[in-house]
Amino acid sequence: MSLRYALLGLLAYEPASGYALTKSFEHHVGRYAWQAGHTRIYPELNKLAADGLIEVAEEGARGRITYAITEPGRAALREWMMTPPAARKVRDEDVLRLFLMSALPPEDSRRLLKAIIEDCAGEIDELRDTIAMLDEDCAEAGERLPFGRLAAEYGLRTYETRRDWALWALARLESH
Amino acid sequence: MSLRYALLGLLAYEPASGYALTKSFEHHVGRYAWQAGHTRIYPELNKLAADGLIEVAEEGARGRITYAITEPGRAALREWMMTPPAARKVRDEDVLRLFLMSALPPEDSRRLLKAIIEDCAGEIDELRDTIAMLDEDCAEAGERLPFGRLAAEYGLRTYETRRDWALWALARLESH
DNA sequence: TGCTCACATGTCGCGGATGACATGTGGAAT
DNA sequence: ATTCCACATGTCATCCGCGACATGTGAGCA
Repeated sequence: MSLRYALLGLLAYEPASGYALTKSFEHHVGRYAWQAGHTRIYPELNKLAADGLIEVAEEGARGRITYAITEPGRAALREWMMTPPAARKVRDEDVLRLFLMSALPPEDSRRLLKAIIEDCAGEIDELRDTIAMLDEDCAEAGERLPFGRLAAEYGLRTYETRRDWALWALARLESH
Repeated sequence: MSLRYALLGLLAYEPASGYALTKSFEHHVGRYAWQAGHTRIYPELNKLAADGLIEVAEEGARGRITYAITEPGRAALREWMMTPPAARKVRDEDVLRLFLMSALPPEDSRRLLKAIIEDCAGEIDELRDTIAMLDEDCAEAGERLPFGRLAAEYGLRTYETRRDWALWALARLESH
């Protein structure tokens, strides 16, 4: 059911086509929060439209269909946002690998931790660039919703934390 | 496919029954890394056994079947651990809510951020207790695999980071 | 003018995930 | 002796997710 709300959330930010939404999932949403491919996105958009939570805002070139969120859609999104379930539910392959780390022989653990540290470094650099650009746009355009900014900051802090954890785990392994 | 390796990883730590594994998913694995219910776990265990990656170690009371990982199982797990895919794939409903935060009116955002901060505080307290107990056991038992310790530390740091981010986001909203 | 490639939306089959339903067992307390 | 509840494993229908396959379009470039 979460994909539904992921789409509503993106459309609450601004109207978009299925193609554009797919790109959003590829570039940010799917990397940090909720992955989805176009084969799920298009059917779900049709269902959302059938349910009246979104509507066709424009039909453009190459069959492009731009959707916009409706008032019932905003209400449904708000309802979902404000009532998180008691039980946490996560599926993150990367974190699973971290969790199972000690199943490996120490030498492999070390190699994997070093790879994680490098990977995080790349991610952090990328996010720092993104944030710099967002902040410039903000200063120039004067008015921009902080959607990307909050999310980017969250991503940045998450990867910094993961890198620091890996450094700590590595040190812990060495002092054995 | 990840459930397969989550199970192998847990069984690499120590032999366990499907029931015990289900509890692990409820209590730690499913909350931080990879969720799964018993309806998926039992069939997957049967498949793993059929593939020779695990084996029945003991059949106990009430139909309990205790499984242990085999050498091919360890090899398959190691193979998977050491070759992470290029593309990150995440599904985390909580993080999705953070991502979509700005879709809400500011007043709702504030309420949600405050709820997140409280929720994180509870999680952090719980994890601190867990870690204290793990460290005591270590000192007392002298010898214990660091599986739970690394994972708990990761969880703790993750929730501290999330709390700090929420505090930052709240301050950012106020200064608007 | 023609070519190419990103744009743009879709179906289909298979396997994974989930909630509802089903069934029986043994330890512990009353 | 009985009752209760956690223990323990399973099926089934339905939906979700993913990779493969399908189809057509317009902008830009040579």
